[in-house]
Amino acid sequence: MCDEAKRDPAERLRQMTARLKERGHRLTPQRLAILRILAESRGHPSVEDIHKALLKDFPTTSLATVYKTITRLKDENEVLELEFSDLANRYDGNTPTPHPHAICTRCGAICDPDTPPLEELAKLVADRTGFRITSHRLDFYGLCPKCQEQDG
Amino acid sequence: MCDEAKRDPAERLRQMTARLKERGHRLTPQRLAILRILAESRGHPSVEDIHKALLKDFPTTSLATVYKTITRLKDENEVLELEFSDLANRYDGNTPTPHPHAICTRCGAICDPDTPPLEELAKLVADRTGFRITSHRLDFYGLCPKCQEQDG
DNA sequence: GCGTTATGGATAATGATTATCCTGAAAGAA
DNA sequence: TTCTTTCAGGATAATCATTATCCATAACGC
Ligand SMILES: [Mn+2]
Ligand SMILES: [Mn+2]
Ligand SMILES: [Zn+2]
Ligand SMILES: [Zn+2]
Repeated sequence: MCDEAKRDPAERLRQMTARLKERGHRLTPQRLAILRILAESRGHPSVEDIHKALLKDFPTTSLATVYKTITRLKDENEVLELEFSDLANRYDGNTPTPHPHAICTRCGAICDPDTPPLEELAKLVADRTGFRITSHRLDFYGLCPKCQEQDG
Repeated sequence: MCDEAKRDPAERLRQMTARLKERGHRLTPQRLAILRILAESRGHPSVEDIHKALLKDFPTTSLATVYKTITRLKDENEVLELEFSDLANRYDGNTPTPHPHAICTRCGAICDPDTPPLEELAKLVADRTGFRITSHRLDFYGLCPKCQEQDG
């Protein structure tokens, strides 16, 4: 259903740990576990999702620790945040650069469709508005295949 | 700086009032005032913005009334909501169908750049993901012209 | 190992949005 | 106009994801 190509969780984990280390962040067991969860997950987990998965290996981990680590990763541009005002934010640790998403409005599934890049359009908008554009967000909302089935 | 063409606040106000009326909503003075503010504003106001403007004519209006009216307008597809998790949502009452936005990450300015439509891309994503796509959102983030000046 | 200091855990605070409750106004009928 | 019904407004409490705070402790360079 969604783009699963070019995924290499182990390599991505190495990348993230190396970058955090070289920028002076400490590599605690909790932090490593969170990085692993992010590298291995493909569903754009929420902080709560990450926390739940984390409790299996580290039963005493605080939710605050997950929030703090996510903030860290955002600052280092190692995770992409998808903001929502009415439900929990979601995170992509595999591809931290902006890219389009297909989002199910019923079950909350989020996936990464393979699409042509938006750089040209961004340039066009920059020219017409005078903005110095540094980032973007493109979401497509609708029903995922599973939720369509349930409708009959 | 942004697209100001084809704006006709008076006509848009007529549209909105007519549609609310024919769908059985009562046209109270407060509601009409909120519709007027939305039709005339071009900066994508927040609920608080609308409320502040409203207080000039209706000094006793509750913030809850603005929230309720916005919810109503969303249900009737007469306003487009731009969600943010870390700051107040913003609203476009002029063009309630999805369209791209340029958003200043420093001062919060939001404007409507004139861009080619995304229907083709939406269709492409629908084909590749199996989603039944009903809506979308495209934001470009960066610094608006004014905020660029302040940097020197 | 030691000392320094960032980090984890627990919990309180924040703030936009929503829910609740009751009074009063809008709209339609007579 | 008056009456009646139901919807909407005002005030305020509740919600809930996210941040802030505080202190004990673990990480890492030496
Ligand atoms: Mn993604
Ligand atoms: Mn707009
Ligand atoms: Zn779904
Ligand atoms: Zn600006």
